[in-house]
Amino acid sequence: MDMEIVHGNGGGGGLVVTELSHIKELVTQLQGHLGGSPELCRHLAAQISSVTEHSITLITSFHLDGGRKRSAGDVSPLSDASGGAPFKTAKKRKTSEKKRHQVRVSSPGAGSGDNPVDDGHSWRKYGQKEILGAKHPRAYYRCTHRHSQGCAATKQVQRADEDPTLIDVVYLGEHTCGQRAAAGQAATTGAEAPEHSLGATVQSLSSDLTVKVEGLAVEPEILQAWGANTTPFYLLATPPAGRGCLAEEQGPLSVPSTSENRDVSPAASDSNHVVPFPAFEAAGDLQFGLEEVLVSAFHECGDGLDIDIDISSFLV
DNA sequence: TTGATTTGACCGGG
DNA sequence: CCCGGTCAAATCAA
Repeated sequence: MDMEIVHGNGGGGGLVVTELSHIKELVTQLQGHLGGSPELCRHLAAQISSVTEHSITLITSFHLDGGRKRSAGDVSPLSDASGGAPFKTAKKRKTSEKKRHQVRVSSPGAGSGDNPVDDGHSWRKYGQKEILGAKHPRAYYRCTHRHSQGCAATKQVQRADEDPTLIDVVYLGEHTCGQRAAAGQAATTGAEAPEHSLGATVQSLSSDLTVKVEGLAVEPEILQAWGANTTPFYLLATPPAGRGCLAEEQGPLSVPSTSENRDVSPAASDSNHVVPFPAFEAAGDLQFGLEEVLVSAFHECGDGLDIDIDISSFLV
């Protein structure tokens, strides 16, 4: 289980390297447009700023986190990916450096045929295939901003065999386009986002009442503690003014540590914990930049709602 | 006309 | 060779 902690392009460090590469690419783009559209330049600059800020957050979190909960043998987070020598800890998946995140949602059913789930990002369909033993074809989407911003995010959508009203969505890679820039801005009020906070964009997937946590990089005993009597996680949401069902004065919201919230059942699976979340009746999908921490929060507030999430309890 | 979708071709890994 | 993922030309839609 713990190998999940440092698999693949490892922790915050590898991600930061990835983001830095992205920043470099953006700068190159910006240079190419210096004489051109000021609008585009502004956009690129904003994006560079956003990604940079995110990287800083990652580094901060990683260091706060790293002193305690990281497994040994962790290389300096900032040098791991560049230095060659990858973790041998990673047992499987040498291919596909991309992060994979699968979600099953119930189809909107009403109206608009099989219009794929609106998850707050703009996707462009680029293919569809019949899959071997599957009853329904698989559709392939990439981020609309692939060419304009080099965003490599991708997703696959396929109806479940058993129940065609269910749709499996597999997200691959991360969005590097400027879609979550608004989160930081929205939280401008007063103190910046809490120390252990990461921005994310809510993706409206269904009106499920659950928050899903996958691939947590915590020691088993921590999970035990969560299951026992601690709040599984602490979620601070600061929605932009005038958006969504969370009134501004309500934010930040947190998960009340009521009994229902402790229904974590660590035994369910080692990488997939579904927690009832009465405070948030909503659908959405939140992906943390930290590779090993991936949270899906379902939220019915609306599409593309940007929020900040306090993950301090993750970092214990 | 531009931008998205459709759909068969193409291609690489197993 | 087969399968799954992507490309790209044709087509559709705003």
